[in-house]
Amino acid sequence: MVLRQKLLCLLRLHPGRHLQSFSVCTQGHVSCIISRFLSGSPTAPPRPIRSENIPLQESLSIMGVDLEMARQKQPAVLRNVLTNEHGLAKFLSSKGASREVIASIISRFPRAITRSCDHLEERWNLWYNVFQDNAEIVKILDRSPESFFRSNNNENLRKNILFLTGLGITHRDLPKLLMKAPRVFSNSLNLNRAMVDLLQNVSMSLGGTDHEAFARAIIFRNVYILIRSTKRVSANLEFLLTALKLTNSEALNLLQGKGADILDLSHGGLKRNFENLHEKLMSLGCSKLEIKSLMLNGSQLLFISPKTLNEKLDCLVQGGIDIKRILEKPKVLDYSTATLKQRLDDLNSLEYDFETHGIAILDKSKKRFEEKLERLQTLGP
DNA sequence: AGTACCGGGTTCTGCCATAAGG
DNA sequence: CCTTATGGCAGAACCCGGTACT
Repeated sequence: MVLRQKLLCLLRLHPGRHLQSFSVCTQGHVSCIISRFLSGSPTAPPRPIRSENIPLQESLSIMGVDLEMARQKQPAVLRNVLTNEHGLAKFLSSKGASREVIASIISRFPRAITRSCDHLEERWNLWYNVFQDNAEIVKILDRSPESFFRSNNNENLRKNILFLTGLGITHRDLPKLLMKAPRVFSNSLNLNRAMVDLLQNVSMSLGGTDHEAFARAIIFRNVYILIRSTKRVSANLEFLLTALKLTNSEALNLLQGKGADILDLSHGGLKRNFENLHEKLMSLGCSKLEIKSLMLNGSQLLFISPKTLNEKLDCLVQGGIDIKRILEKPKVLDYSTATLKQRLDDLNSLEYDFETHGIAILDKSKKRFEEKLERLQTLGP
């Protein structure tokens, strides 16, 4: 392989250096040397070759990159002739990323090695302006390399940040948004704008007064909204409005409040959960009105899968709880079936009267529940 | 002292399809 | 044709405790 020969030739020109030393050398010399060599060489191929770049592979291998994984994810990157893996490694290392983290980042998102040092510097600074904390950024990159590296459009990133702050998302809230949903940074400005437009239009059609504040409230309560498709969000909105027959003000309140994250559910999932909940409650003798009020107050219920939800309801009903008590205190459905079952057993053994006292006792932290249980045991029911 | 109300924390990436660009 | 950039999707609860009120 021609490239291999070139590399070996280079190594001969630098007799003090051998491959082993590169694994600890994060100076980017190898690719810089190769790049310089290739660009200055009259024999450099005019266009990228089709086969994999062997020296690149060796160099990645030495850095601890999982080549098999990289090949599977982005095979084209391994055919690249001009790459910046050492520049990248040096850069990330200077920001506090360990060798393992760097290798893992490249393994999972190989295209990272095609970003230039200038690009990296600029992009990092844009992120840094938001977080003011290199370690935090490293953590996000380790969690989701793709979020940082998928786009090389720094201008778009700059515009996104301006757009979000212009929306009234404060400098205090922006880090939270981007820490949790870093992909928002890499969305095109138009995509983010489209979602905000959608939300503002919803506010408008529901007769809201401050459309910008409405959009902001939803984004703040549901930081993932901007990485959803407008298709999904509008389908869910439409479904909720018609399925629950919400009035305008009910809808505005629900969406800006507890219901903001319902919009996240996959459309099929929302329908499935809703329909199951509806059917189950009807079979337990609830009226449509009761069901609606339940969903407005305890909208988290729509996140629970049919299987889990039915188990919980069955568990409560079999434990002697009247469905009306559950409607009064839907928050008990937040707790796992196992916890509910345990608590019901504990309370039933003390002959606790749920009809008189309600079921609020089930909705307590472990510590508070145990304290309460102890009191009941000493005082008697 | 005990309870009700309420909001917060956790973490949501990694893969695929397609458009865009060269 | 190739690679890269971008959009979009699936998956699916549980628990804690501050604070105001009684």
